[in-house]
Amino acid sequence: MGHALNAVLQDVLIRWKRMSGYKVLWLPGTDHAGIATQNVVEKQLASEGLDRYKLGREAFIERVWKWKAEYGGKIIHQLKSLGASCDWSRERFTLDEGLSMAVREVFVRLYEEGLIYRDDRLINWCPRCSTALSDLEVEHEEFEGNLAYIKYTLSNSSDHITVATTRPETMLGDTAVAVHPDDSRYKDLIGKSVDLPLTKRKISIISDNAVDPAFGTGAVKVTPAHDFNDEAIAKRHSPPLKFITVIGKDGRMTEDAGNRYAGMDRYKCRRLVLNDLKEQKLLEKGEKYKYSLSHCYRCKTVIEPLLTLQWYLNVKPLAQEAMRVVREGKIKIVPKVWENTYFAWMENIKDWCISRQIWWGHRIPAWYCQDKKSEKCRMQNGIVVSREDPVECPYCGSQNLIQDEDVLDTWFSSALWPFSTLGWPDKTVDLETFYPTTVLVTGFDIIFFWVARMIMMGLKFMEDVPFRDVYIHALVRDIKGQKMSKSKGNVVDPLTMMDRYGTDAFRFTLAAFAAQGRDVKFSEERVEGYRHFVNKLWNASRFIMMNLQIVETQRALAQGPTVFNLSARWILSRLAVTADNINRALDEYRFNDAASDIYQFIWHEFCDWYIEMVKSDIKSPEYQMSVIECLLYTLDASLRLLHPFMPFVTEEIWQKIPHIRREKEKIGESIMISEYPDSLPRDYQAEEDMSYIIDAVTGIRTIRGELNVPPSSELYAAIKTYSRKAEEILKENVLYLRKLANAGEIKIGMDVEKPEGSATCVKSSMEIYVLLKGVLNIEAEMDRLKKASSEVEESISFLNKKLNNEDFLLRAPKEVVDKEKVKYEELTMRKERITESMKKLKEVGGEK
RNA sequence: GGGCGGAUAGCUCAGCUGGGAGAGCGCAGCCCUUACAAGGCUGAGGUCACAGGUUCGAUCCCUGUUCCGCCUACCA
Repeated sequence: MGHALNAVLQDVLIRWKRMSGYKVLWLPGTDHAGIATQNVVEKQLASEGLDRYKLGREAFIERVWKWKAEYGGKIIHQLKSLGASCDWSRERFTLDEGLSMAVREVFVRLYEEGLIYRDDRLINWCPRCSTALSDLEVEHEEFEGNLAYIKYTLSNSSDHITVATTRPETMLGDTAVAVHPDDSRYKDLIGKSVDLPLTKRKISIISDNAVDPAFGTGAVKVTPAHDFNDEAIAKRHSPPLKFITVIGKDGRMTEDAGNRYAGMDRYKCRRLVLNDLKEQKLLEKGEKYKYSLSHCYRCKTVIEPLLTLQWYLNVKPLAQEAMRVVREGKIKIVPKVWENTYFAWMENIKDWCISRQIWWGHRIPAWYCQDKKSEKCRMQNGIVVSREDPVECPYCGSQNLIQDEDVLDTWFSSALWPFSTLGWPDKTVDLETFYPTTVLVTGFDIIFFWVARMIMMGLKFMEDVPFRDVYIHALVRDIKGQKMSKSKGNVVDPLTMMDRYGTDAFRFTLAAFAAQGRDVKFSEERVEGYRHFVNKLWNASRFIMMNLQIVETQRALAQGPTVFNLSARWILSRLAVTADNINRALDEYRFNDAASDIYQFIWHEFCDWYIEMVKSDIKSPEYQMSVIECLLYTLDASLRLLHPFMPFVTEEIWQKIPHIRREKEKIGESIMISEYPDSLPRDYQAEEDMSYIIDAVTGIRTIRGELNVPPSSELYAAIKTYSRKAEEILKENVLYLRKLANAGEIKIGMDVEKPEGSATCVKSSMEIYVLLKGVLNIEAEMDRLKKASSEVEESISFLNKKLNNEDFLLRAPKEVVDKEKVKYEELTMRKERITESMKKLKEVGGEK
């Protein structure tokens, strides 16, 4: 669903810009998802009783390619099903030849500059995936565990010092006990030693400022090879503490853990160690304790910090530049709140571990000379990093070279995407044309993984930003607001939704939900609702097509500019407003606003008002031509406005209707490349005039609705207008009133008197009477008027309070005060009219 | 531990730079009116989480509180 939302938003932008006359490129592709993909294939192998080592590197990779050919197309298929209008001829994959070349070039250059280096230090290790992970690839989760208090006996003494730990099994690798230097309880013990329980190894008691005297016992066991804190303590201690690795890469205890424990799973060992300590009466106590555990982001296995030799990228210098471009506005992050997140991470960025001990990925272009025959070679540590596979060692000529077994973090190649896909390192026309790109649309979960790294690499190698805007969309959650995940079983499959409700409805739902800065709680009901919208559009089109008499239409089209009547001028003006709003909304990535604008216009203005009005025009010879032209034009423009959201149904309808060219608009063979409506002329007069008609119609309808007069019974109405203008407009358009309000005769004029036995509705520009000969329910009508009256009264008293407040009159802006005064006068007048009506009604009632 | 976001109609959510709050669905009433009952018309529903403050005026700005959600972090 996340991908679907992502794709839909991009496609909306792409289609909109393409129709707006831009040369657009949306380059599709996928990364090789190293760890995840390798995991899937390894699982397959396991079910066949095989593993990758039995298969061997080459055969395994072949196997993954086969899997990729079969399943990798799925994402692309989904994208296509969604209607993503990518340039499919340019589809790329991070392991493509060209992209792999870019990866190599980047690696070698960074190595030559000294930014890439190799180091032996503690790293997050996933025992299940059997690889190192970067800090980002580790998820932290709160966990209710146990804090064990263990007595460490002082050497040559019966006294002991107690340490607390959540990981008792690591005590086998302890090489010190640390206390705070100022802790009076332990001051005298610093420099003394203890006999490490179970192993009897002597380790010393040291001091370190990082120890919190208030926590636990104030004494900490130090296991440099299995804890990041302890590693730091060990390294800053003089002389540095020893590192003893007691847990291996497979999550089992090593030889160094001692015979009793070697080969044992780390958790099994934990239980045994606790048991052994208990037997020796060295376990003081255990208490419940909440702490956070690190998990592998791919398989959720608990991470083991391990001492290994890995490749690192020093990103600090790159991060400096990457922060600068955002600070200077060269890259705009939308919504802006994410900038803080971006900066916070960048400022504290740590070196990036880029090597992975898996096979599926870009193999690290480093070779190790086995002979180191020359001094120069020894100086280089026998490491050869090269763009081309070397046949011999460039330093000593030895042919005994072995390539590094590891591959690069997938994100390393993804970071190059904006330029590697356009042909870099060659200087291509594509790079010239499309780099820097315009916008990156993505979820916030990969700001660090991907966005930040693309910015760093883009700046480093292209010397320019990779994109100007970064639009961060929300996460799609389930109806309860939970993250969708396979394990929770709350995943909704986009293809199912498309199948069930249609792709257009599905797309529209995602866009309509995509309010900035808020998660999308996906609701199937909403999709269903938008399917109704598709249906509405379809039916409206059907109505228009039904009324198209080909010959006459052709005549209409040939006629050129037509004189439109009020309703036509009104809808065209509303269209202009809508187009304007949509363009502005899309420009600011307010997808939900754009979606609701077009929805509102098509359904409630075009269908509910205009098409209904047209029904009385369409038969009149006088207006027929211009009505058809206006209908067609508005439909055409509506389809174009809607097209980025609902590409399929709009194209389908668009292909079937005749098109009317207006001004300099371009009409192509597909709606995709027709012109997006923008900067259409507004007609303020039409909008104002139309408001009289709307007032009159809604006034009559309200009475009808509230007094439960069935639509089957025709009404007789009279309207007393307050202005000559209103009278004129209503009289000219009386046919509309009759049609829309289902009224028979309607008397209109400034001198109209309220007919006896009629219900009243008071508007600001007119008074509407509906004659209910003999059937008027006096009580019901009285209730209506009372309600209207009290509503108006309430407003008046509110305004009264405001206008009597001297502070308000004095300090509020003059426009506001004037506005309130006008409002007040208007309301007072209405109040009078309503009171008048009530009085008359009482008289009638009395007579009865 | 630090940071961020949310709390608005029965439900899901809009609400731009402060001037008496809106949509969709649901609900109620009247309707199969010749594009559409997957529809039309009308209506009922909100002390905008709580407490203070700024202001002539606060859903909106500031402070605090409560309840959710997320990100981040080397307290055993």
